[in-house]
Amino acid sequence: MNIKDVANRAGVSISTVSRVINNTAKVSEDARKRVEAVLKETGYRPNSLARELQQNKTYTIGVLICVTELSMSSLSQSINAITDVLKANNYNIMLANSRYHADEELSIFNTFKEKRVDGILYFAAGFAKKHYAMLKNYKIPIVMIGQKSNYIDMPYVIHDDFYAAKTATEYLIQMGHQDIGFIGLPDYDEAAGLERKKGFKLAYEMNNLPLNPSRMTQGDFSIESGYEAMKILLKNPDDRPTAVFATTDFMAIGAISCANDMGLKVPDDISVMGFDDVHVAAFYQPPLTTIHTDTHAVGTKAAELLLSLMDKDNPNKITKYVASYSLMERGSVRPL
Amino acid sequence: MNIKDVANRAGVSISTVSRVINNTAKVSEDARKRVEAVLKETGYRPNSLARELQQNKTYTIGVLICVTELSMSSLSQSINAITDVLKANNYNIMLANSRYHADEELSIFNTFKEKRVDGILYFAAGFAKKHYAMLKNYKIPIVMIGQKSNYIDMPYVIHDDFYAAKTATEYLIQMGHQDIGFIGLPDYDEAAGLERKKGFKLAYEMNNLPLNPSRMTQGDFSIESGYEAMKILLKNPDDRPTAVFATTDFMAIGAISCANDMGLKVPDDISVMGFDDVHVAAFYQPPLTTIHTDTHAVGTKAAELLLSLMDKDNPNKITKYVASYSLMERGSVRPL
DNA sequence: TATTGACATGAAAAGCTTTTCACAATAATT
DNA sequence: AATTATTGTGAAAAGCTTTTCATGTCAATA
Repeated sequence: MNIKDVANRAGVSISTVSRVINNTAKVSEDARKRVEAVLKETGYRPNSLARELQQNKTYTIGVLICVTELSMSSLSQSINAITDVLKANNYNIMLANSRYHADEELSIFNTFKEKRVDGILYFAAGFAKKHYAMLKNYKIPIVMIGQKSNYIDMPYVIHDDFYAAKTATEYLIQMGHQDIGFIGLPDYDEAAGLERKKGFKLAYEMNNLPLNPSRMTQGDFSIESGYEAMKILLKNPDDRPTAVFATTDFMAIGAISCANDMGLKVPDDISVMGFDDVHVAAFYQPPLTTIHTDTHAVGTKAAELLLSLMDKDNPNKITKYVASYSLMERGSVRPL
Repeated sequence: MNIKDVANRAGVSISTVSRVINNTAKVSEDARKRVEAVLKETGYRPNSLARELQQNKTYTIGVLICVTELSMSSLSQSINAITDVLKANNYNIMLANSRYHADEELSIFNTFKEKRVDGILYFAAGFAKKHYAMLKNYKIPIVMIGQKSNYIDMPYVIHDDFYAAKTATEYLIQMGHQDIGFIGLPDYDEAAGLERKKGFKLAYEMNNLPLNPSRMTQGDFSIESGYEAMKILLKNPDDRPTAVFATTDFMAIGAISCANDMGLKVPDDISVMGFDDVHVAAFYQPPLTTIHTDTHAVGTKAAELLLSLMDKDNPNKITKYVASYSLMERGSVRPL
């Protein structure tokens, strides 16, 4: 069943059917009715492949994320916001997850190009040199989310990772903690994790506290990695930090879980601070004190930014946006 | 840049370029080398729209899910498994989320049809009459995940919701609980939530326990709804159940959070049982006693099943699969 | 030497739309 | 009444592949 069949049945030409479907030009009342009847009767749906091929536009946006598991990420709210904005502008979404495989990411970029997506929303987690070569003359508009690149000038929407981490650390210090364990993320060049670590260090420095290398641990976003990092921080019963700053809520949850297993109560025996304010954070026991990031705004802005980028008629393009954050005081940190 | 340009540059015909790209017929060493050089030099990628149009096959599978937020669902593992299987068979995924809007679901089915996906994986949450009319002669192969339909004969992969819920309830009864609060899901015809409720009821009945209507509450998958339901169950300090069966881990988390806010400790003062075994369940405080569902198997089987359905040469098609489950005894339930 | 077969290659059709252009018929103007 | 403008319509091109079919070349056979 194609447009030709519809045309034959309705006794009109292909062009007329197209005009009725897309409401792109005047059609006589008579012809319109006949076409609409056939449309309804047959349930015909135009083949978007043909349409997109001819219009050279797919109305599809590729969204590339990088998480081990959908449920373990802080970006689901952003994705909801993106969906809302794009849907309102008649765009579809093609979601792909690289799951931390750099090669997979490259392959997804290739697929996006082959599928002719109109634009890409790229939740980057450690933009690598490899990507630079490919993206340099990629042609399709891309908005980076969650990090910016120094190698390539690309529009971005990010959280204020650096200052938020600094704020979190200062808060712990204000609460009297002078010995803070740190659970960081892999030090990918340019990635959010590195910014958070820098923020932590600066706050430490500005308060004239000595940075103790044995307090610096590393995870990989996952609960399990937070658990393992905490194990290291609590290894020596005689030499433990009084607070821990986990740069991810899920790692904070892992850390608290570990503390519990080792007979330590949070926050009575040790304080734990998170980052992200994921949905369960407020309902955890104890409720997580954390940095609330405006994931909704990030998603919305990123989508809007991409839309404006794709709109050739729009001369004034915003290309960078840094989202706001706030500190949520809940139950996992106590004054020393 | 299209195949014609490549052909011109390499001094061969379009057909030859196509043959080199797809390795579909013998090409002389000389021509192949010239084409490959141009390919590399230009970074040309064939336009899949044209290819798919001509082959009448898109190598794309539509995955329709229905969750309020990606992070709040128990299906992320299934989606990972699906990705693995489909990727291995060279299929792409188009993920769409209806977010519990029945109309949106219909519109997604339309989009899938227009985009000419080769098959659909449908995480159903309350298959409605509306859908029946549309799906009856939809033509594209669909595998339902998470529920089966009585109205329409459609291949499905499901969890054993009924027996799992029965097992969970029997476990609570074995532990000495005779007054169990129930936090269910909307009673959509055919949905998993209803099966779980039936399982609960049967276990109650078989143990000759009287079903108390005031103990039957309802949520909507979300943490918040579990919290609210628990509020109702704990309203009267003199008349409280000794255990609560929440048919979703996230609702269980909400319930425990509520109990805490009301000064009740879990499991000391009240036991709470979950369902799903989401990732955080094991790391919650207390660690959640729950039904572990084999989400990985569900995803794998569903994808395999769809693949076999799409393969016209394959005569023996499995069309139904019920996944195994197990009970995870952790810390949120104690013997009375 | 003449014939057959294998092989590499190119021209052209097919897949389904949208859109431009031209044409005819009607309505409006002078 | 004659010309111009408007309107609705259809034919055909364009968008980019894959694939079939025919052709020409060369090697192998009779």
